[in-house]
Amino acid sequence: MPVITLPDGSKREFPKPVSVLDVASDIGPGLAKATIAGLINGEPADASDIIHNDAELTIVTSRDELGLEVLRHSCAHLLGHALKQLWPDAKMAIGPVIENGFYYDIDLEHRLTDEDVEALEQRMLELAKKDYDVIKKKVSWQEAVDVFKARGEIYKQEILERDISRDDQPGLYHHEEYVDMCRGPHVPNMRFCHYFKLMRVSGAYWRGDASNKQLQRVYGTAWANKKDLKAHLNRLAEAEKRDHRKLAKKFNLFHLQEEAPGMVFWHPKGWTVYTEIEQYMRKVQRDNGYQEIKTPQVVDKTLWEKSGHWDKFRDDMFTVESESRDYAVKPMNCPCHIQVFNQGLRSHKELPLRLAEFGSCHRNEASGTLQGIMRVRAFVQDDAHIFCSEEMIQDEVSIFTDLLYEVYKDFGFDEVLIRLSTRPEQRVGSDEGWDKAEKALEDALEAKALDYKLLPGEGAFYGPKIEFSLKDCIGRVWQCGTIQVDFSMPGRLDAQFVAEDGSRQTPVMLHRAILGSFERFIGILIENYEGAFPPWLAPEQAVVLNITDNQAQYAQKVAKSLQNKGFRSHTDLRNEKIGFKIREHTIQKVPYLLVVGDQEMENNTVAVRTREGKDLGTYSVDDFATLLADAVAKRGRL
RNA sequence: GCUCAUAUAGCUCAGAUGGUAGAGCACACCCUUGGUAAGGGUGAGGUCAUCGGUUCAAUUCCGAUUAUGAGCUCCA
Repeated sequence: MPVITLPDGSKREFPKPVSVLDVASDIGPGLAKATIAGLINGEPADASDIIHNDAELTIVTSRDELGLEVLRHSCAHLLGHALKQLWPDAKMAIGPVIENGFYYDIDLEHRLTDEDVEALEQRMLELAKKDYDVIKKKVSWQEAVDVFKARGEIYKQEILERDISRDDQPGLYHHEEYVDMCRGPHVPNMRFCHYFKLMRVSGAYWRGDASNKQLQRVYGTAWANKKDLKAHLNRLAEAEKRDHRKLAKKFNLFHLQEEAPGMVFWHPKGWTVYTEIEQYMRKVQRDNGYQEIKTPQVVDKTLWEKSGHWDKFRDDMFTVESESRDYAVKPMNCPCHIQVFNQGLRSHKELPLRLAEFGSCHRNEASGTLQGIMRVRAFVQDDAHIFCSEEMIQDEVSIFTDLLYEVYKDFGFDEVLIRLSTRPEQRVGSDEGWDKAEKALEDALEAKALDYKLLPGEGAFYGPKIEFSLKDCIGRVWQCGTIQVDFSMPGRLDAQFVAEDGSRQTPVMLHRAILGSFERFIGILIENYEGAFPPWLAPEQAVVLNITDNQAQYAQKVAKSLQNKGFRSHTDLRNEKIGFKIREHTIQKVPYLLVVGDQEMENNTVAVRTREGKDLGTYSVDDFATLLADAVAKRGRL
C-alpha cells in the first residue's frame, strides 16, 4: 500500500505496488505521455520501475535536466541499435552522455566515412520514428555476461568483468533486437528520441588510455524538441562565425605557416592589439607592486635538471647545442626568476617580492594539439612569481584575486568561474605545508564570498592551485588565470631569505598569471568580440573618408591631428563612392567612420558614423577627439 | 604522438571516368568626382602543398612527407 509523496507535498495512496508511469497516469494522461523517468527518494529510476514502499517521487520529463540526460543516453543506445543493423560485426564499447549530447565508442574494422555517418543517422531516425518501447530487464551478472558473450560484445564483457560486482543486477535495455547494458534510467519509448544529429566521427582510446586500442567515436547532439536542436545548431554556427582563425584572415591580424608550426606571425593590426594589451598589463603590474624583469630565452640544461623539468618534460622542450654544451629554450620562466631572486642576500623585509615578466616560452607540444593561436608552441605569458612566507599566502591570493577581477572587467568579462585544486596523490612537501597552503587558498576565497568548485586531488605535484575561467558573450568558458602555491622549486634552486631571527629560510613561491598567454587571450578576445574590438584595442580607431578628391588634404589633416593626440587613425582617399568606403570599413569593424565632404571641410568638422551604422552627427575635430578619448578610457567596460 | 578528413589564384570556393584549370571578391590600369553598406570597363595572377610511384600522359590514381581541421592523449 505505497503512499507516494509528490514534490508539491501532495500524497497519493495506491492499493498495490506501482510503477513511476502508473503514478504519472494517475495524475493525468498528459503527464503520463511526457514521462521519461522518475526520481524515487531522490534516486533516478526508470518509468517502469516499481515502487513497493512509501516514497517521495518526482516525475521526470524532457523539461528536466535529468530528462534531457536520459533521452541523450537513450540516443546513444539508438545509435547502437542502428549501427549494429548496418555493421553487425561492430563491437560496442561505451556510450555516455556529454554536454549537449552523447557519443558512442565503437570497435569496427570498417572506417566510418561521412556518408556512413549520414546513413547511420538516417537509420537511427527511421528506428526512432517507429516509436518502439524500450524494454528494461534486470538480470543476474552471469546472465548479462552470457548475453554479451553470445553477441560477441567483448567490451561489454570486459566492463562486466572489471567494473561490475558479481552480486549486482545489471540492467539490460532491449531496443527491439538490440541489447545494451546500462545503469539507466532510459526512456520508456523512442518517441522521446527524435531530435538528434550526428556531429562527427573521430578516434578515441579504449578507456582513455593511449596504449590501448583506438576506437571510432561517433558524436551526436540530442534535444527534447526540434526548437532546442535548431537553437543548438545555431549556436555552433555562431561559434564558427567567430572562429579566430577565420577572423584573423578577414581582419589581417596574424598568420601561421608551415615553416613555423604553432608560432605566430603577427601582422601590424594584430600586433597593435597585442602591444596595447601588453602596455596595459605593464601598467597594471607596476601599479600593483610588481617589478618587471626579463630573463634569457636559452638556458643551460643543468638548470632544467635542477628544477626537475628535464626529467619530466625533456621531450617537450626545444634544445640547442653549442660548443659542446646543451641548452634548452625556456619552456617556463620560474627557474629564471629564482635566479634573479638569488642574486644577493634577501631579507624577510623584502617579502613579498613580486617579479613579473612577459616571458616568452617555447614548448614543443605534440603536433596534434596545436590549434590556431589558442594552443601554440611559442607564447608569452603575463607571468609573475611572488616570493613570500607561508603566512603571506592568503593575503597575496586575496590581493591577486581582486586584481584579476579588475583586469577581466577591463576586458569586458564580468563572469568568472573559480576552481580550487588540492593535493594529488603524488606530491612533494609536508602534509602540514599542504594543509596550510590549501587552507590559505580556501580562506582567501571564502573571505571574499566567492563561489568556487573544489577539485580534490587535481593540484600540481608541487602545490595547490586556483584556476580562474571567464565566460564569453556566447557562454563559452575559457580558463585563463591561475595562482599556484609552490613548495618545491625555491628549495630545489636554493632560494633563501634571512628571517627576523637571523636564520636562513626558504620562501614559498606563488606562480600566477591573469591572462595566461597573450596568444590565447587574444584568440579569446577575437572570438568574444567577433573581431569588433572595443576602441581601446581596435587596431584602427577612426578612419577618415573623403567624398571627392577635393577634401583629400583636409582628410589627411584630420587624421594627422588625431594621430598627434595619440589615436590610431588613417585615411581612405581611394577613388570610390562614399557608400563603398563606408561598407568596407564597417565590415572591417573600425569603431568610428569620419566622413568629410565640402561642408565639413568648410566648417572644420567631421560627420561621425559608428560601425553599428549609427549617425552621431557632426563634430569639430577636437570634440570628436574627446568622444574617442572617453570611449578609449572605458576600455571593455560598458 | 594517435585516428579520420582536408590541401586548386591573395581570399572564398568550383572542376575534370587521367589529356597542364575556372567563378566571385581582392589586386593593377582606364573611365567616373559620386553625401552614408558594393558605379562601369579592361587586364594581370596558378609547377593544382612537397617528394616519389604507376602511365604515352598525373593537378586528377597510388604511396610517403609536411601543414591544417575535428577528436583522443598531453598541457610544467
